[in-house]
Amino acid sequence: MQENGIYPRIYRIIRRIPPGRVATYGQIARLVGIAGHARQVGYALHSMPEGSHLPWHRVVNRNGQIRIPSNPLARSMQRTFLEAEGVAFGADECIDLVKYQWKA
DNA sequence: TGCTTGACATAAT
DNA sequence: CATTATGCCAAGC
Repeated sequence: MQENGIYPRIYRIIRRIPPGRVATYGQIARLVGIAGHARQVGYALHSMPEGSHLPWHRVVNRNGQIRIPSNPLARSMQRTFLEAEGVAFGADECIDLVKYQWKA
């Protein structure tokens, strides 16, 4: 079932992310089959449908940091969700990818 | 229809 | 080790 749109594909991969684990945009892009389009992954979440139960809060940048320029509210929410799942944050709000990065 | 921007990544300095 | 510069592709205007 190959969706012509890339967004649905990205959403599907993000749904595969287990709780208590985080994935980087680049990693997701690679799993989707669009290695190098890490930006589109973030773009997809920017255009994310509100009715979707998408664990977008498990998606962080390569630095294990939250990056949301247009949604400061979601930024706080993401940290809350991850902490609720057992993910520890550093002083700079950076997650220990060595321990929490999702391994497909 | 074409240019600009963008929830990133990687290499170079 | 931190910051800067460039590359990638799709969506928005």
